[in-house]
Amino acid sequence: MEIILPKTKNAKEKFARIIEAADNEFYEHGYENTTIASITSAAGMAVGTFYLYFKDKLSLYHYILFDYQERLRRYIQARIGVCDNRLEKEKLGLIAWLEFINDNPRTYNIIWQSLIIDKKLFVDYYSKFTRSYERGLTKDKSQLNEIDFKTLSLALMGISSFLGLRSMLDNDKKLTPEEIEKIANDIIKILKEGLFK
Amino acid sequence: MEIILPKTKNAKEKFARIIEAADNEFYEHGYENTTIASITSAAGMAVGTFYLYFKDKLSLYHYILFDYQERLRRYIQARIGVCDNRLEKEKLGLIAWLEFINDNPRTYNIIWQSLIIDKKLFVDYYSKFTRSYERGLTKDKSQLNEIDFKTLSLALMGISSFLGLRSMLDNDKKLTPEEIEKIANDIIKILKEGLFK
DNA sequence: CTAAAAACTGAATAGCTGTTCATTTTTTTG
DNA sequence: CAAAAAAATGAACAGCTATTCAGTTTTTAG
Repeated sequence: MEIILPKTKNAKEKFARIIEAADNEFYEHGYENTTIASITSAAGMAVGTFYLYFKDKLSLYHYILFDYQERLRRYIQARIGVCDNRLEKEKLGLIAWLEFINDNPRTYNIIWQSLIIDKKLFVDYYSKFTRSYERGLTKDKSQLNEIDFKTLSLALMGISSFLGLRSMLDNDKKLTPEEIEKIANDIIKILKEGLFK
Repeated sequence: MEIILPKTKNAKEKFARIIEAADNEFYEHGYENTTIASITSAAGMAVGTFYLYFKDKLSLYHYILFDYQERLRRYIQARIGVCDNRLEKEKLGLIAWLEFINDNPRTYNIIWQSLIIDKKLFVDYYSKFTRSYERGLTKDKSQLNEIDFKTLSLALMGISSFLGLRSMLDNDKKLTPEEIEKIANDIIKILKEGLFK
């Protein structure tokens, strides 16, 4: 077991404070330059407290990474809701993703670090996502043109992922709801009619 | 000045050996876990030699990152060649990218580390790429549907980038030329006709 | 052949870090 | 309220690293 969950209310709060401080430190200085001392200091506790709940630094990162994945999955699922139309699903999914990135601009830093920290984590993370995407596409296959779903799921994830970078490439200026809508409409247009006149 | 280029033939070869060893170490252990000693040892020289040519570890990484970008740009440009048709350009560009990743599977590790090492490097890297992509799209705008080119360039880069991950997600099994052709055709189909029946 | 320039060396420096554990404090339970 | 369980502490340990620099070797140019 790599993580020991706290049992009392106070301890649960300290656990949460460790997560919060680590998320911040990992974003700000990167995994390797984040020390257990800097995390616990930012969280206002002694170094030893950390080891009550986490086996080591990697276990903490692992926990945070898959917590992001789970929160992201839930957020997007909730925004798509019940909807049969694949095109509409893609639009709502893309909007939800861009909103999530607006609210959690640290996401890229946290997730993409996994490639360096432990390639297996990165592969697990994206394998999980593509498999889930492929399953969703298969359900709607009657609406879709003949195309390999592994290719399609990666392509659609790529579109979302890189559009989410836009804010970062623009001095971290957040996208407005109108800009998000515009981006989603542009992408939907391509998925509907193609790119060319 | 961050880098001092060697003047003699022997020194040029040592310079190249440093780059080669560092590329390998950065991929294998990550930037932070790569020591100057491990680089110079792998390259078969003394620690001090490193500092003849590079101001510090960051300057070396910077050099390697933008060397990747330049080699990539040249490779893709050469494979597209002279070609007026935007659809054909996208197809050839995607094939070239997938070939480059096949030949340089370390690419993602090297490039995406920049986000953690120094966010400015990451932003520079992708800003340069999108600007160049946007310029290219603008030249062919008569062939394209009405759509924001910043959105489009990011989307197309996202598609390529994530399709290039396929090999990594599949135990680093290289794509065959036939698989590459199939992937490119699937994407071209979407760009031509859209995704839906 | 001989300065001068370029290339090369590696020990020394000064500082930092993940994890442990003996001890103390707080909370729970009956 | 007392004893047991849970939570919290932080000094100590053992090991690692980027960069410098004084001195040596090799190459170049006239």
